[in-house]
Amino acid sequence: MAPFRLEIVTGSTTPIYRQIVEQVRVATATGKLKAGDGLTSVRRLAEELLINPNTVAKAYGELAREGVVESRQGLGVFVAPKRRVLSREERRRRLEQALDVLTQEALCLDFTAQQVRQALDKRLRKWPSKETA
Amino acid sequence: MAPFRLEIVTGSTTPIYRQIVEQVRVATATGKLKAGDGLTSVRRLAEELLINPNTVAKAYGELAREGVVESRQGLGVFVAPKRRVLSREERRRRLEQALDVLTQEALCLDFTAQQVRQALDKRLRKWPSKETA
Amino acid sequence: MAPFRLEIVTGSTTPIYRQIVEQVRVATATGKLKAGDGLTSVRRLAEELLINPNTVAKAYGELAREGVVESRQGLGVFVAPKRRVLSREERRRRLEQALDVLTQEALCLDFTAQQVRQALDKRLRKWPSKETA
Amino acid sequence: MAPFRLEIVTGSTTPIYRQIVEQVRVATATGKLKAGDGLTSVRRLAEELLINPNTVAKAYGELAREGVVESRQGLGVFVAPKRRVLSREERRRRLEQALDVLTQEALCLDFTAQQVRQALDKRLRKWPSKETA
DNA sequence: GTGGTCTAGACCACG
DNA sequence: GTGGTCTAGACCACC
Repeated sequence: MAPFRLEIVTGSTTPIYRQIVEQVRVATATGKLKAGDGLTSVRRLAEELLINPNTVAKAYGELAREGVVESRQGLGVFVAPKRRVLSREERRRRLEQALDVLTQEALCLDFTAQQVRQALDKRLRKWPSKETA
Repeated sequence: MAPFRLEIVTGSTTPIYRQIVEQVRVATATGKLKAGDGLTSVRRLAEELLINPNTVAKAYGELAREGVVESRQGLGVFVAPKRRVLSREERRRRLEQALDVLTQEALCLDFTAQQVRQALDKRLRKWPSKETA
Repeated sequence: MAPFRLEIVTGSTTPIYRQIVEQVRVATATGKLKAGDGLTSVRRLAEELLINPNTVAKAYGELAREGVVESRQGLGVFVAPKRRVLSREERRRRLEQALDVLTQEALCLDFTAQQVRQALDKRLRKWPSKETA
Repeated sequence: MAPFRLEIVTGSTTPIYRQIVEQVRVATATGKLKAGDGLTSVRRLAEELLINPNTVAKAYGELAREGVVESRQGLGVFVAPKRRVLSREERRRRLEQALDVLTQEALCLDFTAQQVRQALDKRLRKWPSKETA
C-alpha cells in the first residue's frame, strides 16, 4: 500500500521530520518514487511510524516548499515533476559543505587522500545512471 | 602564543563548541598540533573568538573526554599523546557512513558522478601532507 | 528595540506565519533589514503579536530554510548575507505565477492593458534603487 | 457543446473550485462567454476534468452567488447579464492591491523594474481584445 | 477522507 | 536567555 517503506530511528541526533524529508528526497532522486506517485497520507504515516501527525506534516510541508512534492487539497501529497529549484551557486555551496564534512571526518580517521578517493569511486560506480534530464 | 588559528563560522548549523572540537581534532590529525603542545587558554580563546568562555570550556571538556587533549591542573590544556582508539572496522564503517551523507546530498542536488569526483579531488589536492603516524 | 514593526492581521486568509515570512522578506529586500541585523526573538515576538511562539518559530524556520535569515544557537535569528538561492528558471516561474494573478484580476475588473501598464509603471518608479549587486 | 475549455492545474495552491470560478469569470470578462451562454453541466464538466462533481457544484454555486451566472431550474446554468457591481474606487483599490502582491514578489525575487515591465508587457500583448463593455 | 494552521505545553541543546 | 523538536488536540478548507 505504502509506496515504499520509510524507516525512522527515534533517539537519533537527526530529528524525525528530517529523516522523513531526506528519505523521500533520496527516493525521488533515485527514482524509487516517480512524479505523480502518492505519498502515504499524513495520518496514516503517523500511525505507522508511531509519531505525531504534526511531525509528518512538517516533513511533507518542507518537501512541498522545496518543490519535491506537491499537495493537492483533499487528495493527498504527490511527487512533483522534477525541476531545478536551486541556483548553480547554491547547489555548489551545498556540495562544498557536504565535502567539508566528509574530508574532515576522513582526516580525523587518519585515512589517506588515496583511500578516500578510492572509497568514493566505489560508491560512484553504483551511482544510478541518469535516465532523463 | 596560539598554536594555530581557529575560525568559527557564524550561521552554521554546527554549534560553535562543535566547530572548536572538530578543528582541534583535525589539527591533531594533520600534525599542526603535536602531542604535548599547549592549547590557548579558555579565557584567551573566548576573547579572541568573541564567544562565551563556557562554550570554549565545553569544547575542551569534550576533547578531554575523547582523549584528544588532557588538562593539567593549573598549567592548561595540552594535546595528548596520539593513540588509535578505533578498530580498523570501526574506522571503515565511519568513512562509509560519511560517504553515504555526501553521495546522498550530491544525488539530491543532481550532480553527476564526475562532478562529485572532481570536487573531491580538488579538496584532496589541498590535503595536508601527513608528517607522521 | 524591535528592528521594525511587524503587523499581522488575524482572520485573514493568509495565515499568520506567512504574513510574518513575507514581511520579513520584503524588509530584507528593501533594505529595512540588513545582513547581520537581529530579529525580535521568537518568544518576544509571540508576546507582542499575541500569538503562539510555535507560529513565530514556524515563520522563522521557513525564512532560515530559504536562506533569508540564519539562526545562531542560543543567540537568536539574524538576517543572512544576501545570496541567490533560486535558479533562473524557478525565479521566472514564480514571477510568471505572480503575473497570472495580477492580469487575471485586472481582466475581471475590466481594466484595459494600457491602464494596467500605467499603474505598474507608477509603482516601479518608486522601486528601491538597487544599491549593491 | 462546451463553450470553452477549462483547464485545471494540479499541484497549484489554488484549489480546484477556485480555478473554475476564476476561469469562468475571466471568460465572461473577455467576452468568450456572453450573457445567456450556457455552461457545461456539473456532471459533464466533472467527467471532463476528472474531478468530483461536488467541486464543480461548489464553483458554480459561488459564481451564482457573485451574480456572474444564474441557474435556471432544470435547464442548466447560464451566464448572467453583465452588471458592474463595483465602484470606480473599489476597482482601483483592488488593482492596487494586486499590484502590491506582484511588485512585492518581484522585489523579493530580485528582478529589476525593467524585467518586470517587460514580463508584463509580454502578457498584455496576448491580452484578449475587448469586444464590448 | 485529505492537508493546513494554530494553540498549549513540554523537553532539549546552545551560549 | 536563545532556537529546535515533538506531542496532543483543536478547527478549518477541500474533495
